[in-house]
Formats: sequence, structure tokens, C-alpha cells
Amino acid sequence: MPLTFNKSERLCSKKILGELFKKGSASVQTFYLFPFRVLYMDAVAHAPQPAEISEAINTPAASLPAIVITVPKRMFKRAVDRNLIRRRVREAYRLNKSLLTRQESFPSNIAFLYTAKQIISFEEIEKGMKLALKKMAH
RNA sequence: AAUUCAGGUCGGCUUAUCGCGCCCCGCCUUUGGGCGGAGCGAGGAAAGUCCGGGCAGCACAGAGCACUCUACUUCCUAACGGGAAGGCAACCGGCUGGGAACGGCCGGUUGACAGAUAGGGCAACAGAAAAUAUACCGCCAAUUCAGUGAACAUUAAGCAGUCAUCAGUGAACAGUUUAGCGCAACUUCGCCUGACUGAUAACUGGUAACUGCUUACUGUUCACUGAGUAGGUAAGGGCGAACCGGUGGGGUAAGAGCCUACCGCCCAGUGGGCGACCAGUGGGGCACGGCAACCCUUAGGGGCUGAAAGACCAAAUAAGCGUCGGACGCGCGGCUGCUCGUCGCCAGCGUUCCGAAAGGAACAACACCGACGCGGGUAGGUCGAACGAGGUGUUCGGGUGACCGGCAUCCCAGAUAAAUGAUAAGCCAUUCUGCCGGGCGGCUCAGGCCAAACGGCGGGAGGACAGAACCCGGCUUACAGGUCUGGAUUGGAU
Repeated sequence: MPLTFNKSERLCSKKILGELFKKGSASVQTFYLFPFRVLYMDAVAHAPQPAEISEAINTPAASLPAIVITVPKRMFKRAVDRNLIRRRVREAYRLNKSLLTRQESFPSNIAFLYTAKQIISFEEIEKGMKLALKKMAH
């Protein structure tokens, strides 16, 4: 399992994002684990087209989950701080995503909402990320 | 060397591992992509989004009005509210002239620095008064009253003096006379004594006058003080952000541009400068206060919007258009009262034309349904969008300078839910601290104690402000620390 992080693993679609953040959606599951609030959807709920299935077979990377990281501007006024937190979270996911992908099934779309009030170190973020990934894998 | 001010400049470094974006090369591939490798990859402010421009769309005859921006001058620039040089004003510093008053030169900082005799408007509070002003205090002559003082006059009183007069006393003196003495005696004479008379000086008292002094009343004049009346006065005090030119002299009752000298102000010439302005001349004779960051005037500018601009491709999908195919009228009934739709019934019934009738034809094409195509444009994507008012260098040329030109050289982020990172180790600036050395200097009970700079060894902390988003030129704001240049001050050396 390579420790890469391609464009295909980034969740950019406005449609999926709207679906993910729509309140009360049945297909979206959520939990809170310091320092994140995690939202994720299963791939089963999002019925794939036959063409997409064939592509998924051909390209293993496409089967990886797509994630989005958000850091609220309300908490951190300066762009430098938000960038720093987002990069740390992304590194934590990149280095530990095998915890998730080793499993039989895993969510297809995940959103990590950073909810801590302070800028915390990479070690703590990585610890929280591991716990969150393990929880999603079950 | 230290401190400080101004300006410029830099804005941590190295290695390893794992990653990210762009782009190029090679290989593989089921053409979607995958693998490997090379290169590049945040800032001086990327920030605020305050100006100006490029670019883009829309609008647009010309002029005016309205709105809005700018505002000492000249220049630089694509342009600017930016910059450079200069002018003026205020302030600061240094040097210097002079006896002083007061200047001169140099440097620095700051200045929305056009116009207040084009017009309108405004000015809280305080203050007497805030703009064709005003008399609160103060000052001043006049006048009324009161008081004080001085001088003069009148009157009265007292004291002193002078003179006159009256009365009294009254010496010397004169006269008469008496006694004594001198001469023998008498007369005479002389001396002397007493008395009387006269008269004078003098004294005492009275009266009148005069003079001087004192006191009192009254009056007049003058001075001062106080109060009042009606005035003068803006020199002074006081009020205020600001109050009706400043200083000296004259002048005046006191004052006042009332007069005068200088300064300021206004007007008109002269000379210098592209100009702002400067220098100087003559005249006027003090009105013409402040605010234009209130309206306004003058001069110059501004069409609006803003990359979410705009151009293009295009799954989905609505309207619309085209082609092909299907179906075809009216009516009646049921299904929910109406509408629509649907199902059923063809029993009944259309209009026009042809026909005797039977029957036929037309009205009949729209509309409706379906498929395909066009169109349209959502999701998504491409361009805009990275070669440009471009960067760097230049002991090249022009210019005081901003800057311009020449030459050389370089290609230097291009993301888009948004790359440029994470981790580890080391180094460096900085900083804290322990030990050792050091010893400015301080305390001292004279034994010692404390101890700055600096040096060595060790340990710890540890990167300021801050993240491109179409591009560029500026401005503003934030910023640990390093470094360079210049000015000033202090100290040291020569």
C-alpha cells in the first residue's frame, strides 16, 4: 500500500459535499473524536454506474476513499494557521490510511472537521486520526 | 566605540525519509491511466483592498447641468491621491556676524500648502462684547454732593506788640519854700535836707485803632479722597480657540494709525527665475479677524461594472425548432362535484360539397404521443492565466534627482474545497542558566564579601509578521533579529 495522496483521493465534488453535509441524511454517519468531527458515507449507498465499476476494477486508486478536511475560519483567523492544521491532518491521514484500506469495506467519502480551539501538535493529531480510522473500519 | 535619528537591505541554513502541484523526457498500456527520472515551486509585505493602470464586458453624437475626486511649483511615469527636485511656512540643531537689538549660512523634521475684498453660512462654553461689535474692571477731563488738607477773606475770642487818649503813680529836672552848713554877720552865692507845685521819662489801669500769632464759624480757590450723573477712551487687566495690526517715539485729559519710523497689509511698476517665488522701488494709510476637513469659487480630472469580468466545450434537463412514425371529429356514460386524464360505448349525432339514394370526398391541419437531430445550457471541463509598462547586472550614456536610453543575461509559482508539506538529526542568529577564569566597581567589623563587561566549557529554550488566487505600479499597516550608509551627541586615540 503506497503512502501516496493523489488528486483522486480528494473530495472536490460540490454535489457529494452537499450530500455529505446535508443534515439528517440517512446515508451519512457521524461521530466525534478529539480533535475531529468525522462525517462519512458508504459506497453502497451511492449506487455506482456499470462504467464506474469497470473503471474501479482497472484502477485500484479509484477504490480509495475521498476525503475532505475543513478548518473553521471562525476559530483561526489567519490563513497561515489554517494551512498548517490542514497539512498536519492530511499527513496524518496519508501515513495512516492503511488502517482503513486493509479492511474489507470502508467508507467512500469522509469529511474531517477540525474542532479544537488551539493549534495542536502533529503527534496528537496522528493519535486522534488513528483512533478515528479504526473506528470507521469496524 | 557607544547611544540615537533617518534611509537602504536581508528576512534562518544543511541533510535524510515519506509526500504534494506544474512541466519535460523515457517505458508500459485495455487510451482511462500507470511506472521511473530531471527541473521549478510563496512575500517584503503574498496582508489591508486604499489609489492608479493593463485586460474584459456593457453603454456611448456633441455640449451643458448634477455628482464626485484632486489642489504650492516644475518634472518623472502607462497612470496615480505615488515619487524626485525646488519654493514657502512652522519647529529643531549646528556654525557664524554684531556692543546690543537683531541677523546670516548649512542641515533636519513636519505641512489637504489654491481662494475668506465672488457670495451665503457658522462660531458651543466662558465673557461686557464674537464682526460695519462692545465699556465689565481700569484710565480720563467735566459736573453734583460729601469729607480731608492748604491758602485767602469776613466775623468772633484770646495772646503779644505799637501808637493815641484818659486816670493814677511819678524820678531826674525846673520853680517856690523850710531847716542846717560854709562866710564875723546879712544879702548873694554854694552845699545839703524836707515839703509843695509843675512837667517829662517811666510804670499801672481803662478805652479805641493797627499789626502779628492762635482758635472757631462761614465763604472762595486749589489739591486729594469717596459717591453719583452724563460722557470720552480699546494703552492695560480679565474672558476665550480666536476679540478689531506689532514695536519705538510723538501726541493727548486719558487714549487711539491721531501723527511718524521700521515691520506687517493692500495697490502699481522694476529686476531675476520655466514656475512656485525671491530681491528691491514708489504709493496708500489700517481697512480687509477665523473656519473652505460647511456650502461654495477657480483650475484640472472621472462612463459603469470587475476575473464570481468574459470566451469556449459540454453529460443531465425545461421551453422552442426540424424530420420520421403513431393517433385522430362531436357526443354519451362510468371512475370523485369541477378541470384534466383515463376506460368503455359506437346505440345516437357533426358542417360543407358531389350524388335520386346508397355512398364518397373535404373540413383535417393544428394540437397530442413517441423516437432522432438541432437548440439551450446544469454538473463538469478548457481558455482568460503566467514573456511582462518583466527580473538581474552594468566603473556604458543622459539627468541634481525620480527616471530614461543602450548593452549583456535570465525565464523566475501557477494552485482552483485551492500544491509549496510532515517527521527526524545537525548548524547559526538570539536568549535563559550552571561552573571556571576575569575583574570595572561597591560594601566592610579590615579577616573578607558582593560583583559589571568579556572569555572558556556545559545544559535548556528557540524562530518575527505572515500564505500567492488575473497581472502590474504605488500607498498604508504588521514585523524577532541581522547588516550597510549618512547625520547628531558623548567618550577615547592621533
